Amino acid sequence: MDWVLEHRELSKIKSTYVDALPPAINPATGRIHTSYSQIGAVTGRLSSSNPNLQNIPIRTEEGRRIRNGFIASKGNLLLSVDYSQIELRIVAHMAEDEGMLAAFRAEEDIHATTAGAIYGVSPDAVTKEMRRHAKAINFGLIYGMSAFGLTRSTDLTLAEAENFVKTYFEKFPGVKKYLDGIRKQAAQQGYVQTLLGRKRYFPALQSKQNVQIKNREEREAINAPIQGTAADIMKIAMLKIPPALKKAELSGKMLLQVHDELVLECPKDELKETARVVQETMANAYPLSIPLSTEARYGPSWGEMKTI
DNA sequence: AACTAGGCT
DNA sequence: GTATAAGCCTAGTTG
Repeated sequence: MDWVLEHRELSKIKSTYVDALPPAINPATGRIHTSYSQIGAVTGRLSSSNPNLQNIPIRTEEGRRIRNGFIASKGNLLLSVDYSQIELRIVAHMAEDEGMLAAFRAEEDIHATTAGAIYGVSPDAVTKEMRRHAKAINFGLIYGMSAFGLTRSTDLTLAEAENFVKTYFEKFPGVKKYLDGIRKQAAQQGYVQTLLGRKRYFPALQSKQNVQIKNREEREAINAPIQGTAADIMKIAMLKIPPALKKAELSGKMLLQVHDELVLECPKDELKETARVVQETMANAYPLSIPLSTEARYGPSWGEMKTI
């Protein structure tokens, strides 16, 4: 790696995590206690501060080592359960797109299925590159991305990206209709809603504002119901988990929430049952027309977790 | 205080 | 003609 970039990566890790986290340990509990804000994000997500424990590194090898410092207390294990593709599942549900719903019902690899549809090939003929492109469009979809935006995150030319987006919407017409409906609703009503009814307002869309601001608000209006519904569902799950654990006579405790992931601590001999209860509660927190699948991992620390 | 860079979902 | 991917928090620099 270029030494400037390497220096940036390491200095970020040192200043934000290595230097800052140890002094954040509360001497009375021996733990770091973050603050969660319920009004920290306009979409309904939680935010975390002092310190932020929702941005602990994982992407690079050096960064991941920070996670090894988050360890279970004696006799316990950390259990991490996250929703699989929750935002795309929410899109499939709200858009009622048959193709997307079928893919999730069959628990297919959604990016591979999308690639197969766009490139018109069978699932086993999907190449890495095809899947990478499909992943980029699925990801961009959630953020209201344009064809030009797709060229920023892929090696596609603008003409290829435009063609790609066009084909995508032909193959997933429900998604196209859904997005157009959201744009229309945001412009006419001045707000959009999550599945559970929480609103986010977009004043610029109803006034004469410059195109940049309107375009930005349009993207935000597309993202808000998706990200916001995921946040709603996670919050419901978080309310249900403590009583569910209690009813099952389990002593596990929720420690952290990282948007689509919950980290718990539980006795070693309760791991399997705790995972079962947590996964079940998360999956059924707010049933959609397709299952909400979860993945569970466990380990002695947040940095070294194995699939159950 | 404003800005940039960079960590996460 | 122009800009173009959502939501956060923290550290370091600049003025």
